[in-house]
Amino acid sequence: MSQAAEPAFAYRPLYVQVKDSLVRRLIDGAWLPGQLIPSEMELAREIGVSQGTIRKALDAMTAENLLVRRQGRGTYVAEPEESRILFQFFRLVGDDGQHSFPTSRILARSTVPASAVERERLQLAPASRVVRIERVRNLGGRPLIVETISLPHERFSALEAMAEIPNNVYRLYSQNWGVTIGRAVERLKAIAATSADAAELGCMAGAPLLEIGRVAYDLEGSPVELRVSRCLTDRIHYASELR
Amino acid sequence: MSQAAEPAFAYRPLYVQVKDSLVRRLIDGAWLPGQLIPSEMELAREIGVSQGTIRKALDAMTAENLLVRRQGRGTYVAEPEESRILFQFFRLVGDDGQHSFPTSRILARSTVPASAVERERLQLAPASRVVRIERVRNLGGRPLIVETISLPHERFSALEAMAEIPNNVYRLYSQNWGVTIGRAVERLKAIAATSADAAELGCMAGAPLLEIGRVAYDLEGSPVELRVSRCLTDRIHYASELR
DNA sequence: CAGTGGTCTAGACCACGCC
DNA sequence: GCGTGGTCTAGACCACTGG
Repeated sequence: MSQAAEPAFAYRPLYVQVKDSLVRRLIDGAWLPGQLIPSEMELAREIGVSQGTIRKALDAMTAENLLVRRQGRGTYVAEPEESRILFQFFRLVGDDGQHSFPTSRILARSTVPASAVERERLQLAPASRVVRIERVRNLGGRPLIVETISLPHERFSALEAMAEIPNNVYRLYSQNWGVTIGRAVERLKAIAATSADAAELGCMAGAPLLEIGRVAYDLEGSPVELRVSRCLTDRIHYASELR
Repeated sequence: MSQAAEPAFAYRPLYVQVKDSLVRRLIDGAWLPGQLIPSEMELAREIGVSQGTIRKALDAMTAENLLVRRQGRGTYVAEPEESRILFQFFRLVGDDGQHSFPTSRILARSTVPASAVERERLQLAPASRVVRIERVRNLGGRPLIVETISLPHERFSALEAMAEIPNNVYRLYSQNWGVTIGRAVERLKAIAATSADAAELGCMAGAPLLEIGRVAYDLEGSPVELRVSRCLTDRIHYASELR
């Protein structure tokens, strides 16, 4: 690992360089989800830096939920597992504090030219196509969410031939295409239910719904998925913590 | 600083003990917002631990936005300053990406018995009273938010006699009562505008509004303020990042 | 018991801000 | 040039896990 003097504008701490090289192993699939990675001492020897520098890189990756460290056992690559996704990417919580994973029923699946919004938020070229999945999600036995997921057709064309779309799509992305979602950005608005929304959710047309527009990014920072969820928030809410 | 062996259930790393003792200085007002605190070496000598341990404590506090570190200059106590609050506690952003601080117009101020919701979320005793402030907030020149702030009367009774309520109330809490907001939790729902909301915001009654219920906590973890904001989200949205 | 990550220390050097 | 925080190293010991 180069430690030579470099121009100030290109200066990156050694531990950041180490971290990037380790993230690269995740991107390239050299380290797979659930796998035990080498110990700090082994990595230090292999890369040629001190154990402390390796530690700082691993700590940073752990803070980004890419790794899981277990004292006495070792460091593991994080998995897109149900309970972790629930905690990390699903912010809808019952007003009574109940926090549970929704079930899904697929309404439709289609491959269509990307809309202007899809092109903009997924950074797609003008003539691109997307795979769209529409589903209704139940929480506590009641349909509370109607959701449209848009994926670049180019990257996910195999979706068209797939018999069944599982509930946990992030695990699907990971298992079928080696795509790990590292980060997502959400935009929340209050909107009025359309009559289609109302029919699925069993509410009045025009009822206020919470609309969550999410763009999910892979480890390289490229947008992977656009998801628009419309939620009935009579008995649930979106929880956000500010620090 | 005790380093003696203690029962496993009470084990706290040294740097956490150091951090807690430094946070105590903030709570007690020994270190005031904006102040330059002693250097790492000085603190290390004073407390009797190594510089590395001090660093880990200071880094943790910096990560919680309690301190600001500036290379070459020193470490400062964070201030409830406009631009920082904007970034940390205000998540409403224009759909065009514009991010600006709202102005406020006070509608009413009253001291009343706490409602059930106020008692629950502010952890108040049954017969407690609260000071309520109602205001309308403008963003980009248009009234977009109606807001009710509830504060425990016991702690903030001086508010009743105050001639003017400033726009940045967190700075007010800091300057007048030495209360620093360290953390806040928000619950978002979509609701229908009441006719009172509609009159203030210039929308139709029944229009969908984003309701943000926030509880803000001080450095000791006690709830300080309950704030309910109802927002028109035609041209703005609430931004949330998931990592 | 051996091996892992977690904490703590001590000292060196680097990048930055200010005089 | 000096003092600050930021990085890097090396080594010691502690706490946890599993055989």
